[in-house]
Amino acid sequence: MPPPAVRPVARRGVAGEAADRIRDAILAGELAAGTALKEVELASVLGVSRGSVREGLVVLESEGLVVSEWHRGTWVRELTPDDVDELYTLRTALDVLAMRTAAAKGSGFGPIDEVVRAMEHARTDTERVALDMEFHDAVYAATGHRRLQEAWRAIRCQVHLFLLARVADDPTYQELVVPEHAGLAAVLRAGDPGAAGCAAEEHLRGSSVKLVEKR
Amino acid sequence: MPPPAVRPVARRGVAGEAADRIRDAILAGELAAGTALKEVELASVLGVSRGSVREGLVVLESEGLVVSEWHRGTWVRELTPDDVDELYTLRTALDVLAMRTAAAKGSGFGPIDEVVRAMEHARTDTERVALDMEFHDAVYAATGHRRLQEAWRAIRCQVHLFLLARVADDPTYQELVVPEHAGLAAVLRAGDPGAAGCAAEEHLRGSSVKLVEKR
DNA sequence: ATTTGGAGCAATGTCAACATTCGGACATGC
DNA sequence: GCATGTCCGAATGTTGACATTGCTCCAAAT
Repeated sequence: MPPPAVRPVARRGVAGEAADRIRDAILAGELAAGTALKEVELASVLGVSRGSVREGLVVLESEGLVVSEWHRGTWVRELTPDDVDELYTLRTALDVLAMRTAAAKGSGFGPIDEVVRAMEHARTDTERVALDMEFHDAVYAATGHRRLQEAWRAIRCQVHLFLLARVADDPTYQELVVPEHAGLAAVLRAGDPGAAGCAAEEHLRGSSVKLVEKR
Repeated sequence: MPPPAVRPVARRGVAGEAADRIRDAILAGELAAGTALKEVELASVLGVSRGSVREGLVVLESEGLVVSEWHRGTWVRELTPDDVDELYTLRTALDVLAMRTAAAKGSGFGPIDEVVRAMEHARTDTERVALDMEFHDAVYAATGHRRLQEAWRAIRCQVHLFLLARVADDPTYQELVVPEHAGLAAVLRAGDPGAAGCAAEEHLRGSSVKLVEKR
């Protein structure tokens, strides 16, 4: 059966909103890696109390976008080469499971195709990277596997950040985004879990070779 | 080089302590699934403020031990059969990566063997399950892969809870814990990542067949 | 010269009071 | 009888003030 026509409203508090604003600022490059995030300052800028900022920072920490130490503070995370290795190995394991599960399920591919179509019309690398992320979001959503989506959420923003930094003005990426992801979507529709898993591995091995090792 | 002789002290606040107490109570069965966790009540019992309890509950939610809805409250999570499926599929993906990575690394196996030795002397199922968890903790620790450990942390307590419920007084488990884990430790030392990954899959397939499907 | 101890400041950790939201009970209208 | 509207108690969401901790600078001792 199709999902219900009206979805439950998103009931969120000030803390979630604060997390969104800070996350956007980081992904937009306005808060560079290593920047200290002082609670009083953020509270003042965002116009909310320090308690809400604290709560929002906890969320961002769970997404790996910031790191914090007891009684010392919170900073925008800096990604070392080791971090990138960790991200790609873990992400591969998750993506393989996601592609296999989605292919086995065999439905809910509509949003995935929509993202691919939007990709074809993207003009900037920033847009392309954002849609790249949304493509994989859609794959994870198609699995219906909540804990898998949660595990992806925990590294998603870090992957996003890394892609933004590495992909900047790389013509190879611009050429390959659409065909690569269109290929993944096609394998999904074919409905062969094994093939879908292999496609995920190759997709990531490709990005790894072309992006990581060129640094 | 070996890890430094003196480790940095664990500097934690009241919130972390509160999370520990509540987690222990849930894993000890004192707080049944579905129980409402009222902030004022917990704050009173624990002797801390509501703010700290709130912060602790966020941690427990990130571990999947409790669920909370906006302006409604927080409850001890109830695990449905679908939840168990999710836990086992995701855990398999993580364990395979962990065993492969640890085998490839080829060091840091000391703590793993220690857990196996402790397992041989365990008297109750509760102890055995706790050591089962610690065994896998040790494997994840041996990988040195922080994000993989973090992903495991996010489902660890749920797996613990499930095992406690299903394993209770099951003679099969009691017989198999030690040989199964000793086998995993041996494969690790062999140093073949591929074999280690397969061993992880079989280890979990075994538990799945023997524990999940008997319900 | 190096190190040790303390004072001051800045930032985070904790708390208790106020504001908001929710769910249910009851009354009202059709 | 069913749906809608309103009130109330209870719980969570939010806030600002107070307590605690860590860093830095500087002086004094070895």
